[in-house]
Amino acid sequence: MIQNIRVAVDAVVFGYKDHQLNVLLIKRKVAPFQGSWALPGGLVLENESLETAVERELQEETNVTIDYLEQLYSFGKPDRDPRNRVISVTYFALVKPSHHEIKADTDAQEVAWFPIHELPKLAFDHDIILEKAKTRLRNKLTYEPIGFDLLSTKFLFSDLEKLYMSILEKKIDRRNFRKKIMSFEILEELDEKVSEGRGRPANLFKFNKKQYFKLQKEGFLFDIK
Amino acid sequence: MIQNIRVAVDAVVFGYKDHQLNVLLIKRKVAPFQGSWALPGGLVLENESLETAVERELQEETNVTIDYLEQLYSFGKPDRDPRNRVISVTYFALVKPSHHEIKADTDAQEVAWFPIHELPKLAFDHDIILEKAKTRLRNKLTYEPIGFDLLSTKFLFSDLEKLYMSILEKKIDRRNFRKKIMSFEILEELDEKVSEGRGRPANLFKFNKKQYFKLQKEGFLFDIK
DNA sequence: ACAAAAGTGTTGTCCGTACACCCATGT
DNA sequence: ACATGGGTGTACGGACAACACTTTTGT
Repeated sequence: MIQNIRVAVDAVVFGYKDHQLNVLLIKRKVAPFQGSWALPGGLVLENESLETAVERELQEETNVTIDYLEQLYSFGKPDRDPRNRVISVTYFALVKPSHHEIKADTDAQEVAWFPIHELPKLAFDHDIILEKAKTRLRNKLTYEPIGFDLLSTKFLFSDLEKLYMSILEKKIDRRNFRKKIMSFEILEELDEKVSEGRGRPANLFKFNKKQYFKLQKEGFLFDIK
Repeated sequence: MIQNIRVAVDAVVFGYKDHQLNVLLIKRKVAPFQGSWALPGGLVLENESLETAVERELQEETNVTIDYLEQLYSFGKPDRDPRNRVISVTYFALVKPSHHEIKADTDAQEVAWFPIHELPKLAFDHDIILEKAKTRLRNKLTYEPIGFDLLSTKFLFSDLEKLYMSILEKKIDRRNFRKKIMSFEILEELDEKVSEGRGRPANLFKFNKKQYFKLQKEGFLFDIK
């Protein structure tokens, strides 16, 4: 008895946009679930690694290249795809939306960013996958500085704060948060101010990755409650 | 072009035995890596879930039934198996060694518990898988009470302490550790004492799972440094 | 002048950590 | 009586949480 199981990859791509957490979805061009929104992904080719497969599919379907990628979970219920048995190895990805122009192609009829609180019903078991990714994001945010992979290179402190509140779904004390982040000394304050229409203009910041790696090596722990 | 990829499951089974952390391994009966020690596992059947496949393989190869099981990671490098392309979905499992009699069968020539610091070179990429499992165990131990899945139902407080020291690879202050664990109120102190040959006899404890679930629902957090 | 967002310090509480002696048993 | 492991309390310091007013701009 020979196995007949296909292997696919799917990616949950997060980006921070319009002061909210967003997810990248494609509209399926083909059956099953034709016309439904779904996570970008597809079958793995014979000789490519799983990571390469994810990057290829994202490039093909959405024109996005990824800043941060890690494996999320593998889904393998025998009936999760109505056609054949398909195991999907899913990935968790972060991008800076302002750095990419999304564009549908191949299997995708359309690509779009969806705010995390305005999601459509997804194809297959993709709702479950997305839920798992949200949990991972929430946890990861507290012990690794991945927030910076979601923002533009230069960002407002208030956006970092909003990002944390949006993902952790709770209010954060502005003073305590700034104090904590600043104490890590991984932010560079730039000599640039930005006025967002009204209110006092705000300073721009940059994440200092080099300094972060240095501190990490010395045994420092990033940790935000 | 049709995909020809096999899907397997492999399990890293941890148990606490002889005051040390141990791993369950099998000696391979067949090529490749015939005679090498390896993680228990095998190909997924057409209509079983991944979890079922793990449980079946463990039952068949080692005669162990699992107390705690969770997915670890999926390994998919094109050349990780010299025969065909095989994706392995790996699992992380915990058992109470004293509750099971291990016994080799089917693909296994032999089964044995190996202390974590006396491991042989493993077949395939199983060394890497094991490394990943150790990291997971270390992390998980600090924020979930999984230690109790490794010990017997009734255990000595000192064994819990040794287990933590053995897995976290550091000294733990006896008084502070006991204070912390006790403050959670998830241990039941039994009216039984055990003498280990010499020294003052020690009290036996039981993990109160019901109480743990109750506290967890109320938003309490298990957290050990 | 007012509305809107940015920026900034102090204080109390709680938790983690460091640390040393007595107890109950076996030999 | 001595060796061995079991069991227990206190005091200090650092980190977290709570909390409100001033500054700079646009309209």
